[in-house]
Amino acid sequence: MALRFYNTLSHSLEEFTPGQAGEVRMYNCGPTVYSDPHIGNMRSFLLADLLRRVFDQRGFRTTQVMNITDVGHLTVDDVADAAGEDKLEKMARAEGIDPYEIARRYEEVFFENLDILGARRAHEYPRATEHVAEMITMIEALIEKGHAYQVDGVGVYFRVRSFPEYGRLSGNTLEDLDAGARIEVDDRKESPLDFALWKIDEKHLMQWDSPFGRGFPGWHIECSAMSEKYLGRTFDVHTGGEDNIFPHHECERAQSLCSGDGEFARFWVHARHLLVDGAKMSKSKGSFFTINDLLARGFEGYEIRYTLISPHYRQPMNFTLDGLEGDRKAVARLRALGERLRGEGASGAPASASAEWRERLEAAQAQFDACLDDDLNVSGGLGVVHETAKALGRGELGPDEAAAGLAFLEHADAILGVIFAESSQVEEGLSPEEQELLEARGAAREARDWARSDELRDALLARGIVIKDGADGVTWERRR
RNA sequence: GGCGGCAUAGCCAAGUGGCUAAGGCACGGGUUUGCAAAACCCGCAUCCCCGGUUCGAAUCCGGGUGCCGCCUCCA
Repeated sequence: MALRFYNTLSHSLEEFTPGQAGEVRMYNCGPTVYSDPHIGNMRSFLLADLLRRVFDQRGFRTTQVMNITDVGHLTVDDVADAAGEDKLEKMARAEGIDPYEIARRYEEVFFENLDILGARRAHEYPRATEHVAEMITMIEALIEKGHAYQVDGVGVYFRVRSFPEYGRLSGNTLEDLDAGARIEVDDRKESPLDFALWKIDEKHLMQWDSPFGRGFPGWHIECSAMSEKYLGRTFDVHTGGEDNIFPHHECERAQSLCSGDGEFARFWVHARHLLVDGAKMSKSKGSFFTINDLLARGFEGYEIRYTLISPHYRQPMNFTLDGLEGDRKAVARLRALGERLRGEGASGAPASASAEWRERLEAAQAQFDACLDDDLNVSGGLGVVHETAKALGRGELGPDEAAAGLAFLEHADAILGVIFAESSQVEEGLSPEEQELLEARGAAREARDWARSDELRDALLARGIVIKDGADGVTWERRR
């Protein structure tokens, strides 16, 4: 089946064909590095990763670029507002730490989180602060072509009326937008719809010199300038969260299309927001989770990844801790099977597996691929994986069948990234005391003193250690 | 007010005109185990309501109800 995605621009499912055969160029709206990434942010970045992995697996030469928004759209006032809840920003203000340091610090957290969730690294992560020159060039081009105008001492605005297509992406029309526009404080704009390309505001923490005065770039211009620099004016896929559709991406299109020739992004893929316990994430309701929060609760990166990618990306996903807990078990079963097959299939050859198994696994793989090709239907694909895993788990497999089964799991996991992903938790060993308890229990079992044995097992459980008596010895696992 | 989306079992979630409506979690029963844990097996829904189109609809159309997102810097 051909690849197809829902293209926000056409508001319909479209067959995906890259502009240049065999090559995909993709731009992802990345993080704003002024706080720890939360699960919603990561869901959007994982959508980008899923696309990346599908493109890779289908044999495209993929170039992926994700921007780092480190320009402070943060004024001195904002810092003051945020001071109550953000330690680092408070510190920054109190101790006069450079905002760049804060940005770098959060950028690091972002990359750590990305790795822990098993996202493949993009090919470029351009920082907005390092591309101000490109932005200025683009703004100058827009002014020259009559698509932007300068207001002395205020900044530069994009003239929305000069771009009749404005609204196409978000499904708005200029008339509707005009009618619904909120009252503008600054009437020096020609139209309330016009948006800033360059702003002059002394309170802003980051400032650059420009032909329009010392100030800072508008939010949208960074993506237009950086995508063009790294991917060219026309590229294949642009992703982001649904809230980016308007105004951010609408404005990006306007800027890019008006500043030069050629198409801009051909496919726009947007992730719906996630809810927590059925409602918008909220700090006051205690339903605001960063990736680090979940890691601190002892969840593995691949467990979080599984939860975030399993519902369809265009479906408003409902995140719950109970759901994550449940998914952890589902992943654990797949991982246990994967580990088992790696042992049993070590010496086998998939091609020599029985015809029955070969057919079954080929069919499963074809079905899995078809699901992913069809607008990234991960849930459907997971269904196939679980079904097949169940069959593999019950079957008496020879080495060849095990190897074939393993090959299937590895194929699926090239997209899913959860079955063979490494643990992100630091596995603590047993303390001497715990070790003693474990050995004492072993001795009690040896003596068939079951009461004493169970007592010791409970004692270990109270310390978060789960005991498993297997055929070939006792193993333990730390749990929360 | 404008634009858009969603309603499938206790919970999460696929399915977009046609075999017995995927899968996961939970739950019940069982195999195994000293007992557990883990693993494995078995069971578990007619798809928000009303009307229509059709030989046939969870899937298409109309109406209703409920929930949600966006509307200038929140993925």
